[in-house]
Amino acid sequence: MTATATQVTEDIAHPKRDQIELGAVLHALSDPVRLRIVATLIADGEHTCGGFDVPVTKSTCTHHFKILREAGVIHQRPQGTARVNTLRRDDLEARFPGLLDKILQSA
Amino acid sequence: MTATATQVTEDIAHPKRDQIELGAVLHALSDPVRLRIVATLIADGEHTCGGFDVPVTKSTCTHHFKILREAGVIHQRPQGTARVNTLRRDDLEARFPGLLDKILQSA
DNA sequence: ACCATTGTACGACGATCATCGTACATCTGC
DNA sequence: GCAGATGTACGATGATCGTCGTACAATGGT
Repeated sequence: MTATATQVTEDIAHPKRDQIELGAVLHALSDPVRLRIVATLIADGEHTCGGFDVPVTKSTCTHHFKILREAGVIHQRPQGTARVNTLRRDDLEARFPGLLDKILQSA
Repeated sequence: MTATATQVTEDIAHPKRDQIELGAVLHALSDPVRLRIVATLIADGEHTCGGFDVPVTKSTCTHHFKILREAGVIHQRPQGTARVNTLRRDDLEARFPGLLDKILQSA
């Protein structure tokens, strides 16, 4: 198909803090690929999607980033053709104090 | 079919402590029914399978208890036709210190 | 304007999940 | 021995999941 309209790339939808649900967070972090992504963000602060050492293809990565974003675990902002991922540490800490640290310690 | 052998009911297989995996625990607790079961065990100590107030049928309950047991979150011992469920608190604390408490605080 | 890079949408596939009803085994009280 | 209680195995269903390949859009460098 050909392009018909300019995509507004800075509007990546994220759930608000009070929309972040425990079940979705636990589900998001129960997958080894997503847990590795989150552990890398803890260590490095931020990464673009292509900057992770994960054993799956690009399209599967996109799938995993979508789940992490929709669960409210990560924040994504566009930077050229890339998307910069960061952990929503403050939001997660406010919602579930200490939980993320405990999960990462257990990993 | 008719009964052909006496079932050995005390041998309910549970994973050993070092076989308990973080991903399986997080997955087990990402479901609202299972989270409610675990929260009830925290509060009451132990319950038989039928002693939980959950919005699903008996066979679905059996399915959920199976997932919790196989993830190493609960221990089940037979008592007549019933099974008494308890949290494997010590095992989970040894494996993932503080994690269960944080999850339950967040629930 | 072209090219490379980045990431996504879409559709497909096989596996897993959560649900349920049914039939049955086991245990215990009577 | 029978009845009731408890819980499971089995099979079924529809939904979700994690995987991938392909085609494409958007961006920025040249």
